[in-house]
Amino acid sequence: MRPLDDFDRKILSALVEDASQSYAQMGEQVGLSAPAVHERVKRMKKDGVILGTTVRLSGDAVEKPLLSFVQVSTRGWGKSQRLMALTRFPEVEEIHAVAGSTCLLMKVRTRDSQALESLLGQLYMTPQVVSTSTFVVLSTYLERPNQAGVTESWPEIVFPDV
Amino acid sequence: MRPLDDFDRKILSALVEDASQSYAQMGEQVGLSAPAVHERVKRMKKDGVILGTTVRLSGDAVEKPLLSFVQVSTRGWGKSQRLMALTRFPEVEEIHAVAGSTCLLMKVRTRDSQALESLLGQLYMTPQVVSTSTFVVLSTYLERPNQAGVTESWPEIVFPDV
DNA sequence: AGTGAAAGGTTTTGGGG
DNA sequence: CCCCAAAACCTTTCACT
Repeated sequence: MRPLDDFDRKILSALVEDASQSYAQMGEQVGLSAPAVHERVKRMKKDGVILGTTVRLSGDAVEKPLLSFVQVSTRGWGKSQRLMALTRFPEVEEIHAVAGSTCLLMKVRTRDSQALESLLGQLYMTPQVVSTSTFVVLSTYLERPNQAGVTESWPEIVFPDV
Repeated sequence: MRPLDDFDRKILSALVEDASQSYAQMGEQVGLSAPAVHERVKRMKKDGVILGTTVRLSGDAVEKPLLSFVQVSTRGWGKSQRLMALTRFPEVEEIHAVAGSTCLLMKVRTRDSQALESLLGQLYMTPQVVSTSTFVVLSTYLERPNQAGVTESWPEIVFPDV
């Protein structure tokens, strides 16, 4: 598997921004012809760099406006079948094992607080779960697709005067 | 703006799963013709239900394998210019204001621990920041596109025996 | 609102540098 | 590995139900 070059990174940035644009458009942005862009995209899909294409939906429009992060303290470690069963709730978007204490961090998006409560209820039904601690999101300032800005490294940030 | 019906939700689920499939394919899945699917998709874009189309990238392949969540305690509240400047770091994927204590929650994806440290350094340079608390992700069990499974509500979960 | 057929554009393939 | 050009496919429009 070949490492990514500058063309690849520019193409990825363009795709993260808007995956519905044509190869010709992207080719113009990065300085390649449409078939050249196509070939690189095909290669990056084969190599597992590009996992797939999806749409971004508005949480409000989809009627799941309540976003929360749930820290879960567990007895033991690892993905038990019971914890992985949570995957089947569409409300659960992410599950990570994190360092800092014996715990999992989950990102969940629910219709309302009742739905969140049900989900927490399900959590406490699994015997490994010792306790949970929930952070309800009041407002989201930034939420962008994974790994946006593949191209840039560390931009100069000029802090405005206080 | 019309509320979503069952066809709409099925179309959204299909698009979240794979936005590169053709209208004809989706039409077959949901029981409509290609132009009918197209018209609904066009309407949902206009109404802001569908925000855009992106690709999902592998964090490893993109050379930012270190995912972390950072809790930030701040003095005061709201989006100051200085905090919003963090948006310009591509490493910062999400910034939320959360209830539970006076704090922000950020999701950041960096190349390595040095890059994470630099970012934390930047945080402490902004005068409103009182303290931070970082959770480094050891492994990700689930991370799916926003609002996956628009169609389903609460599936029956059968817990396997312990 | 949905369908079928046709026009316009994009993806995809192949020959050549 | 890239470009140009042609074939195949998809999106988009339109008349009709």
